[in-house]
Amino acid sequence: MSSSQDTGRSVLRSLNTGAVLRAVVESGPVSRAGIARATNLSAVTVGAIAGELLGQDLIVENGDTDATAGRPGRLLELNSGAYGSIGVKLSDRSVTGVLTDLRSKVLAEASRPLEHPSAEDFVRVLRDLTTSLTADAGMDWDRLLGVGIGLPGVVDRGAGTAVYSPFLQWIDVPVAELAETALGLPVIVENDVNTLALAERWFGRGQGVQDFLLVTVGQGIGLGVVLGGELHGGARGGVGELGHMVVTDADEACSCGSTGCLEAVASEGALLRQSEVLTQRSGSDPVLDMDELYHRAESDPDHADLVDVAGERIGRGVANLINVLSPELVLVRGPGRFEGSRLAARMTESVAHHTFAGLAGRTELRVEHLDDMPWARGAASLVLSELFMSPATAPGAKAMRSGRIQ
Amino acid sequence: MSSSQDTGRSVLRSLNTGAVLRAVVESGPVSRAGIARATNLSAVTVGAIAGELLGQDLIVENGDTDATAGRPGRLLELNSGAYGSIGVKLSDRSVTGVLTDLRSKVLAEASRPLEHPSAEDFVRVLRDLTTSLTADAGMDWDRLLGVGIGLPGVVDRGAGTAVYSPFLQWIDVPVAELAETALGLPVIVENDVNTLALAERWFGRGQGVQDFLLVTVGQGIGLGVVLGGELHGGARGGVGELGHMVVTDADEACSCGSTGCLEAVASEGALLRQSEVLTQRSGSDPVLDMDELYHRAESDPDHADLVDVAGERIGRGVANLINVLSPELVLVRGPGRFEGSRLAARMTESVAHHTFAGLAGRTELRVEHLDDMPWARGAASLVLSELFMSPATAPGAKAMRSGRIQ
DNA sequence: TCCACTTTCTTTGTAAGCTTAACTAAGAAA
DNA sequence: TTTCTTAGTTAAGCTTACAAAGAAAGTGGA
Repeated sequence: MSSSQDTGRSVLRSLNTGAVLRAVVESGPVSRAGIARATNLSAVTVGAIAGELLGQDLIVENGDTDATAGRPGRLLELNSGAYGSIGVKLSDRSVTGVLTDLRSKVLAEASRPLEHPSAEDFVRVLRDLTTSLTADAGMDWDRLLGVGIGLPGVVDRGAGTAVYSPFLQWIDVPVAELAETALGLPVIVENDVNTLALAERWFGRGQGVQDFLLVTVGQGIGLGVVLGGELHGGARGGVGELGHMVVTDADEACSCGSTGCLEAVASEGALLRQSEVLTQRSGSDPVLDMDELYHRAESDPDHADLVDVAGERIGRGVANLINVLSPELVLVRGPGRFEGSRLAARMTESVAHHTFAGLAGRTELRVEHLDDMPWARGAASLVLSELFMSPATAPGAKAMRSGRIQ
Repeated sequence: MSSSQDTGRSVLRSLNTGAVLRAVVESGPVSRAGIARATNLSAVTVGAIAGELLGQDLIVENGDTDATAGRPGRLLELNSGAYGSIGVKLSDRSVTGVLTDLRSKVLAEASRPLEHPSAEDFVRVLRDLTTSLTADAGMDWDRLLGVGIGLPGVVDRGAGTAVYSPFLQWIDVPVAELAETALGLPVIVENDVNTLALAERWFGRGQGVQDFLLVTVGQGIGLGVVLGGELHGGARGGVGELGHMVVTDADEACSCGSTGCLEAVASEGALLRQSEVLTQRSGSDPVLDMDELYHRAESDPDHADLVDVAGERIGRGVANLINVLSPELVLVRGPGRFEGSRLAARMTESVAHHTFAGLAGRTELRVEHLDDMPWARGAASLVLSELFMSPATAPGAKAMRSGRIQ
């Protein structure tokens, strides 16, 4: 793991090393011969690369294949505990961090309040959080591969900047640079929903799926797009504003300046506002949160309507995405109260109704639970993803992207 | 151009050959030294690859750089005329074909009626069309790189099949296989809008643009998606059903079985139907085509409304795409009557209104003219695109995709 | 017990491809 | 004519991959 900067090392080897590493990660414990079959590389090459990876402590030998005939193969598997990755989720009031192993298993977690969401404050808190996590997990500092940071808003991952984050009120903040100088570790910044999508791609429902979408439903409505196995970032990283898709003629003003956005007509905030109008008109008790709103919908037809309309609209948005991108899988994740709710049910119906017939049955829709921790865990997987995609450049240095193949 | 199948030849060389070829195509006439700078390859490698390409007749030397100092470089450029590509656009009543050179310049064009859109009939017509085009252009048959076929509907490019084409009433037809055996040439099948998008990417507005969308407005509403410089095909090729996006509460039934689709509320057909209701109600003369409808909208406020609403809705659809994918460029192409029409103007306004503020100014919107010929020309560029992306495998054989890097 | 058989992994030799360094080529300017 | 600068080529060395052959390590039958 020492000499990661040998520029002479060919990109070809790097690609093949990546392929071997991915085979180990994805095909569990596997023999060298098995890797050779999976990657189409020669046994010799696999042997050599496996030797390097063993030397780097990234993989370990662990037991043999039970051979029916012939010499049993020595099983190789990821040495999960050898290195760690730190993931940080930034919201407007707090910073949540985790330290994970190479398999994205959480080894330590912690949270800190963020009084003023200024970049300086954040970096200070980040430094504290990172040292604390490393101590908690009992991990050597130089075994850290890097830090992934997920934050809401438009993020330019290549430049490492927060381009525009309304929640944090950040505009063009060079987050990665600030954090790198403060920590002395490689830092990757990404939109928070994207980090979640990446975690799904490597360790969740998206494993082995080429094209999938992750939709997060909650305070806002977010979207992560994985196409061809890779996260789509878009021009300067501004992807996934599903909350500002328009699927109705209702022209409620949205905070973004447009009208009729999903976020303005079907987000949790929008539902609570709509409920307030209803309860004021009827003189009934006000509804304070979503749990209560779902409960009210069971008895009050007006509230039921309200939820139905919102579900139909969110479903339209999801169906629109399916019609346009035709992914294999759409994963809708929301807080506990969302899964199994009337809102989710209506949404599912609406998706089925509005999906183009020619594409029917081609896309799977899953509605699942979303805790808080995966956000930070997703950010940690940013670093792991870089490792698995281009191990030659990791750890220790920024990804070299010369474009040249040598 | 003879020995294209040496399996021993490393993929590495193939990648670099592609890079050199692309540099020649994209940077016009350029010296070896210029290519080396552009690709980051060494001068030696560029020299060797250039030698191979010269031997294959793919590029030629043509003049020198005007050197201010030092030895002038010998300019290399694509030998456009050396090889040809055939492109075919299939609609329900006719087959249009072109033969282009390597720069996508049309050398010959022809059209044939298609009485019964059966696969057998099509192959027969295709054979006739191909020989006729080749004769017209005075090109040697063995200088043909291949045939690209664009057809409406869901196409599985990898399998070479038309999965589902409502227009043609084709389901799971192995078009590529049928055509390959009939012609003895490599055949690539793709959705027609996608072929158009590919032509833009290589020879049109999309040159040098990483992420862009092509929206075609006409009888239907189509979409081609280019992300990261590559056409996005989606799961089994079903991408781009923008016509079936829902952006309104109007629940007009659509031919696809859903309700409220763009195609049902804002396509040319939908507008004419809506106009019919108006004229019948008011007893005025019926509107027969779009030209007349635009004209009527200038004097009749009801018709103006109708166009305005449709424009607003199409604009919503386009803005939705921008919010979700954040491309650098959205190219909207329609028939002559569309560009500069009231419909286009309203659409543009609507896009601006509904685009998420955080993404503003990041996406360029262009509305331009769309003839008939580009469809077939786009299909021809399918073949050229394969050449530029992986020249080692072309011409003569199906793309080898072992996944192994050697 | 021993020997054939199968499968895994390593060693050895060879070919391909890229890079650097040195060299030749070719024009402009002093 | 000499010097400078840029273009392109040749030579040498390094990395990497493959193929072939050997060594290792089991099973199973005679």
